[in-house]
Amino acid sequence: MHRKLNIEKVAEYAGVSTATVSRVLNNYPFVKDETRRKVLQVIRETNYQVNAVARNLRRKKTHSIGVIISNVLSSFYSVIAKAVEDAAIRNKFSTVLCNGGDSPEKELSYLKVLHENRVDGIILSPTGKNRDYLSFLISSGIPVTLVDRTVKGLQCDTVLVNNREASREVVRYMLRQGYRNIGFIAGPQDRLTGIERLQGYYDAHENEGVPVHEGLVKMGDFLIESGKARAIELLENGRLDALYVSNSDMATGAYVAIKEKGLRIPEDIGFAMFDDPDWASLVTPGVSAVRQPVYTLGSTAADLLVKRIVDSSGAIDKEPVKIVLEARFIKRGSV
Amino acid sequence: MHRKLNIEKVAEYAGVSTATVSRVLNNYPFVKDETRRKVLQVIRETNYQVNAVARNLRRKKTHSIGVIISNVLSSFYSVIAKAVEDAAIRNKFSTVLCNGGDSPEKELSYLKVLHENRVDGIILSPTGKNRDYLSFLISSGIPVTLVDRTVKGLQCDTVLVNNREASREVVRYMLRQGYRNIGFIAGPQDRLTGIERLQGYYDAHENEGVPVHEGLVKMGDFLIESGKARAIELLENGRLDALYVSNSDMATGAYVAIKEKGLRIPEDIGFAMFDDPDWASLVTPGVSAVRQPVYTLGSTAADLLVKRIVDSSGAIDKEPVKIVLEARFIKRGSV
DNA sequence: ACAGTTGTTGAAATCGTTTACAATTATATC
DNA sequence: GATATAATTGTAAACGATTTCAACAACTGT
Repeated sequence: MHRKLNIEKVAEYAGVSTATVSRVLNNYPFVKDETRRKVLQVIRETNYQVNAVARNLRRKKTHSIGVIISNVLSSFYSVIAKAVEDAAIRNKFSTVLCNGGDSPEKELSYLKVLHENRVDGIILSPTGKNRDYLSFLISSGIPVTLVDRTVKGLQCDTVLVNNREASREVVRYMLRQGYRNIGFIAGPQDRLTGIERLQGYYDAHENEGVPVHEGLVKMGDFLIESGKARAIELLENGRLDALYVSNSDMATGAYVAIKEKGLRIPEDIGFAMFDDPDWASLVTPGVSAVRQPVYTLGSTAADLLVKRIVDSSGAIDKEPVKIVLEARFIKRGSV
Repeated sequence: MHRKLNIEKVAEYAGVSTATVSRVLNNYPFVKDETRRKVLQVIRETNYQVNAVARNLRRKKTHSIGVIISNVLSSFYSVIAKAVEDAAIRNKFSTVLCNGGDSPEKELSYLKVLHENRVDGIILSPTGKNRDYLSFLISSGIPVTLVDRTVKGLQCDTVLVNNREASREVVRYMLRQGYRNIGFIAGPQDRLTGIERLQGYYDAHENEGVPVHEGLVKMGDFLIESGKARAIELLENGRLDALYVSNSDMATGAYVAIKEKGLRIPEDIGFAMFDDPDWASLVTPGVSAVRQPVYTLGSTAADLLVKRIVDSSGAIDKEPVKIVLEARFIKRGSV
């Protein structure tokens, strides 16, 4: 149980200076082979590991990026987290993962923690509320990349999915199948994804010249319970002939509501959703769904961020980049 | 774009010494109110954030714990990750999450990274292969807590689920329902969970005095594809009257195989699984399943680890603790 | 033998905090 | 008013690495 094993001890055991040990650690080319061997041997024998804290302090780089997403438990965000981590590793960065939980206060506090820890960059699925602090971070040299959502008026790289277009495609398909009273459970209207998916619903009706009847659109909060509750409300409506739900969690709740009411899909009611969870293809018939390029979302964001981190050392800051990815509508038997 | 804003600048602007600023930052009691106000004002105006890297170096504590799990994408491990993070926050620790991917080499490399970064403790769902390095970490003062699996001969805190007992309960129930040819898709036999769940299958047969017929047990690797493949093999066996799968991913594959073969559950074949994913209760009929106390697994491990970290500062190292949690069998219509 | 390379090393400054210790000032006690 | 005590501050030494700079040795070509 050795206490303090540091570069100085290693240097002492190897009979060299700390500078030389450091050079060996960092593969500096001009070290005599014999010296290098001696040092490496001591390192192996003692199980010495550099103190990255000290190294980061001196280098003023941590080679790490912070990731703030709303919830690792959601499959959407966990895939993003995984994609970012993979991309980070590919670029020899490590990641610090934070669960922002869609709360602006938690988001701000995590931004501060990441700033304190001097991460080299941040990937964020923003609540939209902390523009000032974000803009301060960016201006003080910590690049930020937004995924899946935006912050109004913030100048930074952004990677989004074309929610509006994908949503329009689903509803257009349903309308062309002959459905005329498509209930829609929307997401929160203070979030880009919520707004755009609803907008797509309206777009399709307009394009096809079909009026949207009163009471067919209900507001949810993207969580299971609200999906079930809003679905029950909609199912009261006698003329409802199909239901389209704007994310997978609410769809889970809505699906349960439909089953509990004893309705058959698609005979009694058509069903479709945004997002494509495992169970959508397992139930019979399969549920038609929009599959987002989630992994690509995360890896694109990470690559963008890493590029900016590396470039920023080289001074010139480039214009913010905005990338919009397309989602794919997968037709199954439910509609 | 201010360059270097450090404690020294803050001290200069506030007209005090760095020591005083540090005292304000750390809520040291003996600072004159007026001084404190002045310093806090400068901090607010400049958006100053302590450099945690420097602080950690000086304090020789990072107040962070490393978590190595095999895969954030699996719902099992992502729940553990969330539980650990929640517990960490509760105790004012932060977490560093690593995806070990069940590879011993990756595990070792992450252990080294966490060591380099001087995390105060590590939570690990081990592959079982790096005993020596783990034991070195522990002896050099970094406590380790194992979750869900163990490492033979390693002295450290461990939190497990009673896989064997839960598995036995499932199979006993199936046997008592009258099934006599229960196919079993086992997990890898180099992993505790794989071994114990299989053991429970045998236990139940022995207890009930029912022989296990040749070829009813197939070895899988806990992934979707192998579940489907092994299920197809088993379904060739004419007398198979039920299928019990040892984790949810393989069960997903097996379920698809059953459906594709046109078999009805439970009329043609009984079905049950270890783990309780969302879809188990959504399909009709619902699939009987073992629900593990996953969140508790993670939070217990984290609490244990934090306690040991805090205690270890107080010198005396206590005996390793081993906690075994019970899982619950949820009966639905599939068996 | 000399100057000019090239390869190899070490001494010491530095990164941004915390903290032991000393120094100073304010308050209380007699 | 002198002295003891408590509150408040500053100085400077850590923490453990990297990196600049200079020094030295061993070659090279003349």
